[in-house]
Amino acid sequence: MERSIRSCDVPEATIQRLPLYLEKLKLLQAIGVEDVSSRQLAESLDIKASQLRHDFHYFGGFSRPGRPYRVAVLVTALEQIIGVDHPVPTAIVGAGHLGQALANYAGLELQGFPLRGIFDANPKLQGLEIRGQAIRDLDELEPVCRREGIKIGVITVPASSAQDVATRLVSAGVTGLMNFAPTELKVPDHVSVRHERLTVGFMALSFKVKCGEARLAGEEPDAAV
Amino acid sequence: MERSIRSCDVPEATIQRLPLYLEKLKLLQAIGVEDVSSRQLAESLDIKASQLRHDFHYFGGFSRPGRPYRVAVLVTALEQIIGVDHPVPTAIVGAGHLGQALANYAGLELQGFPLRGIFDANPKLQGLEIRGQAIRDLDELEPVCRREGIKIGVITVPASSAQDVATRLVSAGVTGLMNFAPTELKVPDHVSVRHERLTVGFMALSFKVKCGEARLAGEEPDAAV
DNA sequence: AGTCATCTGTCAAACCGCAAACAGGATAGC
DNA sequence: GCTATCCTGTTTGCGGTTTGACAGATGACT
Repeated sequence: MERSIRSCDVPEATIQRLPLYLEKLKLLQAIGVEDVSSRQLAESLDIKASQLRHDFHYFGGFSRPGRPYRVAVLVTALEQIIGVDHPVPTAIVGAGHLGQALANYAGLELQGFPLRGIFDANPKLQGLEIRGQAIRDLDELEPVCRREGIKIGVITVPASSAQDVATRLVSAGVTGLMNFAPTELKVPDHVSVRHERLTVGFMALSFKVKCGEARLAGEEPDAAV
Repeated sequence: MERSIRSCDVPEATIQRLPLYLEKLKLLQAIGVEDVSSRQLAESLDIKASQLRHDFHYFGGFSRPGRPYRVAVLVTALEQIIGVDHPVPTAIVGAGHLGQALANYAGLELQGFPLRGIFDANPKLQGLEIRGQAIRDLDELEPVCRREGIKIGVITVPASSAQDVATRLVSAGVTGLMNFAPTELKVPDHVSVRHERLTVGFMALSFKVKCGEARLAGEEPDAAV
């Protein structure tokens, strides 16, 4: 008899999987699937069914023993758990190539993260419109964030100004930061930061590629040390 | 007495950290630092020193007991371990907003992933140049990949064509795929795939933000179920 | 009705990764 | 030379995550 949503104290690993579940379930819902078993859902995501049930177990029962899950029920519940049952106003700071690409990415709004502000210090970019949002000067950062109730700030500025931007966003009431700059950020405890590192992904991939080559070639890679 | 590079069978968690070490070490090298202790390096990355030494231990000794690490030694060793001691030719398939943003990202080339091909099915984009690379038609995918020896393919096409692109890249000899499309990819065993999910990151962040709000407000979020 | 197959919720064991502790080497200062 | 300090390489214990197993419930089929 848990509370309806005992959200916190859920393992990090489970949190990471919740979005995957929601994504796949929305897809199933879109093509008209009404019921889905833990086995079916897990296999389509390449994980074990027991793990999926274990994850769901943190939030109480989504079904009854003997009955498969109802897709609609899961979608609604997961949206609420994740917090995208209501729109989460989001702002992007730094309108370079990456910032513009993210701003243009329609998926974000569809998944519940409407873009309510784009900022850049470069005057040449200011005024340019992306998906109905004009790029604003950095001076407007705090007032706009407060007015729009921005909850998540996306940092796509150079590493040198990332900490400054982060501090200003936090001071304007933003409690979630998505950091694309290659720098650690110091923020208060109540703020969550997620560091998205492109080059880390590429290098991890490179490692595995090299590893695969070595394994294929008789595990004698270069020998030139 | 390990082999010089017992690269494979390294835990996934360690692999993920190797790029962070390299990134920070390059930074130190750039500002003229020659020696660094495990404690210093670890603290700047917000991890424990014992973990850093533990990670390095998989690859044999980078120093001797009593002596701190030499930055230059570590950089060279890590570059070789990760596989970026030689350039890793990379191609981008899908020149939409995200594809173009990645193509424009100078960091990739700097980190050892020179862009040797951009492809898109849309004729209107073909011929457009990005950082010296003209966007090519998809028909040229296989020949260019073979000619340039592409090792890593970046998939930034819609989900509907991601699997097709992946199959074609693999058939052209690519053994590492960076997938930005929201779809699982089926590939042979010798190919490594890394799934970069933007919305997953946003949702994980949303969860924590909501969690923080609830905790702050007396853990009674909405109650409207 | 009865049997069988399927499914969820739940628990316990195996597994893995992290962090602290330890042993031994190197250097600086006295 | 000796001591104190700092450092790495290595091992050990602990906590979290994953995996497999089981009990109870449901519906389909005979």
